[in-house]
Amino acid sequence: MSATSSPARRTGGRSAAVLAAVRSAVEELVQERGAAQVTIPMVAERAGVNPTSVYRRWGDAASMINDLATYRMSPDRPLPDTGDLRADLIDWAQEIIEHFRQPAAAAMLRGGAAAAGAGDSDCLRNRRAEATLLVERAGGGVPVDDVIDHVIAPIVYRVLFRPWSLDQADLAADLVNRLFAGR
Amino acid sequence: MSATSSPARRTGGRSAAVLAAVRSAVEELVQERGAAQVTIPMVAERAGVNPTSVYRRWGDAASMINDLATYRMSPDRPLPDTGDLRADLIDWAQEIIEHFRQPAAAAMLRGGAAAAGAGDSDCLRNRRAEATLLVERAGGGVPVDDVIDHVIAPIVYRVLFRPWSLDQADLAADLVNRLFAGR
DNA sequence: TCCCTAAAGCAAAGATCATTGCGTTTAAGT
DNA sequence: ACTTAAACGCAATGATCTTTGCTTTAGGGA
Repeated sequence: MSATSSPARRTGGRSAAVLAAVRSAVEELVQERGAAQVTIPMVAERAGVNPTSVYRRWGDAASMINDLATYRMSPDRPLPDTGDLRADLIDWAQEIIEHFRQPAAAAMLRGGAAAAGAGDSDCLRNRRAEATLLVERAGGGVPVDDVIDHVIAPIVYRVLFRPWSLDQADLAADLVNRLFAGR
Repeated sequence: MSATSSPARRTGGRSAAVLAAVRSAVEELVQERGAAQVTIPMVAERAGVNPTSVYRRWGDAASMINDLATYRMSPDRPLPDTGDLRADLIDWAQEIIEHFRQPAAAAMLRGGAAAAGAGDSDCLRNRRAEATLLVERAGGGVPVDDVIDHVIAPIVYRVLFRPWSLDQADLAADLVNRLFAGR
């Protein structure tokens, strides 16, 4: 027995196939029925996988959905950089709106909101970090908290409680412009 | 048989007792375990009520939580009426902030957010109705959607994701004042 | 290529949830 | 006070989810 014993996970081949099938199934079902109505036996059937495999890997439906939905909005994507803070914020807000118009993304946000009591949603922590970056790059001028309160918060509110209102034309611009009103 | 037959709902007495017991049980359990882990048999047991009664009245856990979250803040309470829209909105916002500083109220909001999924249920619809009333009484001047986006949404966001920031001094005034900036 | 074993599949048992029919209680109207 | 039926409680049933022991498959290092 060698001293360095690596457990030797098996992430390729069959395991990867199961993961892919489950991911597709979850996304479809979340979109069709809403995250709360998605069960593990349901996902397993659509994925053509044994329910036991899913139970063993994720434990319960909430963990599974949270895990699979997390990868969506990349933290490494390039941020808008036009040289104009207002334009950058509008582009950025628009990206976020588009993101949350995907039902799976909205479902994850709901899950994050429900679980936020203990551990908080890193998805939104990233948004705050991005806002900070945008603002600081422009040399300040708008408090980050104001961006959260008046751009992110309205979007999140709409995602959670009035998803249809995300389609409103010029939403991103309207929200951002209010930040600069009376300055 | 008289022509006008009123269905004669029975909202008092025993029904009211059941409602109160269920409400308390749901608030406790949502706070303890999170909305996703709350089931109807569980609620019924803690409320000392038969599960069937709960199933008959609400149908499923999500509807129940959403319903109870919606009506926690009395819809009959008097709204601020100083004659000045801005002052009224600040008072009103302050009330809402105080309300959601109660952990049980915050937990119910999380539950409402998690259960909202389908899109037909907005546990904050009463707040919207109140905003409409305040604004219309003052003869308009501020769109109701703006009140939602820039006063309610920031409060809700903070309740869900950054509860400690509800203690910020002058939060209500700051939010409302931005509504009137540049007008 | 040959082991070793992580991970998937299978099947049965147990737990929990959800529905339904029927009798009982009791609020509301006369 | 009497009547009516809305809402509740109970119990049995069916559906669905979850766990568990065992077997089979196949990834990865030697």
